[in-house]
Amino acid sequence: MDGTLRPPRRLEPEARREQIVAAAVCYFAEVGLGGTTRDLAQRAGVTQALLYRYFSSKADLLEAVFERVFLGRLDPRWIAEIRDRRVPLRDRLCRFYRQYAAAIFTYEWMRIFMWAGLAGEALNRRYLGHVAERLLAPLREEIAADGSCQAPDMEAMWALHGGIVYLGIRRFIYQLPAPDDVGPAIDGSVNRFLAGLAVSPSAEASSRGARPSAGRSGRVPSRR
Amino acid sequence: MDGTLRPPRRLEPEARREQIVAAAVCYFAEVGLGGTTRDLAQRAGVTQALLYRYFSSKADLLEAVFERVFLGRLDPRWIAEIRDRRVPLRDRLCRFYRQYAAAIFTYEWMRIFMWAGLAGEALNRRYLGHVAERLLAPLREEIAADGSCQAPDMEAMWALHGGIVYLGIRRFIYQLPAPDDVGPAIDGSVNRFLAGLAVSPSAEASSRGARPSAGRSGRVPSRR
DNA sequence: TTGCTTGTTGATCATCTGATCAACTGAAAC
DNA sequence: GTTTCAGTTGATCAGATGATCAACAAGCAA
Repeated sequence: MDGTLRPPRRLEPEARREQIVAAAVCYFAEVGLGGTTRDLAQRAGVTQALLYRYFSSKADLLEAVFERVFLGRLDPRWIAEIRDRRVPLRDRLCRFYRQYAAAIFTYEWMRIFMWAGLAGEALNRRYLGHVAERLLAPLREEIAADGSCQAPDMEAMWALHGGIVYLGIRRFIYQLPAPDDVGPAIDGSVNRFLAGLAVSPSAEASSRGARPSAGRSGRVPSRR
Repeated sequence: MDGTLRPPRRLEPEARREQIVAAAVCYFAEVGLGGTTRDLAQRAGVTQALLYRYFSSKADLLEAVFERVFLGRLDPRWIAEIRDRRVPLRDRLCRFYRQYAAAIFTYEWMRIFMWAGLAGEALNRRYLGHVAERLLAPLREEIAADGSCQAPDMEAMWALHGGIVYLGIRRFIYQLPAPDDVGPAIDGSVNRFLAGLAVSPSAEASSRGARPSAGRSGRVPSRR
């Protein structure tokens, strides 16, 4: 007799829907939003027709995938912690970016976000607008309020953000070797960023000539 | 009489192939590598069947697109300029990244590179390996050789690189507003980066407590 | 004009893809 | 056991897609 218990053919609608969405997140992350319903069904272990009992169309299914992947990724507590001036600024920055990275540095999030971005989904712009207003702007204000730093402009904040997010892009989009533990790299970026904004920097902080200036900076004299 | 001169129906093979590749670069950048040969043909102003006179398959056509977009984008003179120690380090960095940005911050390059990366093309990994070995590593060596800086590790170089490249990602992938002239933002990133690596940084460079350390950095004490 | 070469086209094929539907089936209710 | 309801399936449709091919036509030589 066969001891292996096969999954029951009939499932609660809740459970079946869950199973399909979970498989869809994984599948579309891998092959892109152009993946076929047939391949997805096979991977989910159901027939293709069944998908249309739970979702009215492929677009509807993708909607559920987006919701699953993006909804609730931005923890509102982060904002409170960013603002908590009892904690040293540096620690707040490092802590926030470690948490942020832990939230979005997954195969599914990174890739679906990028596929959706290329496809022109409005969702991405909404999300990044949110990041700018609710996360980067507060971070910037906190840095500006800290006496030890020159106030960075938003472009500087995006540069810090991009340098960190690029870790996830290297790993999950380009599939290049990247640190397993991104913590040290994040701390390094934050440390360099703050040190780069430090007030009254020593004149010879970098090589001779140009003075270090935060953010907007002057033109670099073209060579010769 | 109709003064408008229509394009001749018959073209030199060279010219026709050129016309198709040019249209293909633009088309696939927009819709992704899954775009159809019919839509492409319509956009190029030729029939779909004609594509197969110039390319044996869609994959073959995509090969030509990749070649067109990626080949020769990395100017070998950059390496010489990076190494030219007669020029101040800061100027070399700014100059290089301005040139690099001018080379790759185009709708076509950015998007095709990202589509190809998501699709798992080996091409991307080759290209970025090249960037790491021929560009970032020399930059790192030059910074290390400059007396005014602590030597950054490769992760720090990737963070600088990512912060700058993310400008192009914001603009061409996510289609968010971004500076038209990326020059100042690049100078700002370079300036902050170098200042962040400056030797013997003042102890209160950033907020109280942790010492600024370049690159690998220590753990951040978790709150409470 | 005639004939040849070759760039170009419309039609067509086999397959794939999103979507639909009648029929089947397992489990709970009676 | 029988009935009933709802989850599931195989078959199928219409349109899209990569690829092919015989036929057409523009330029050139004789």
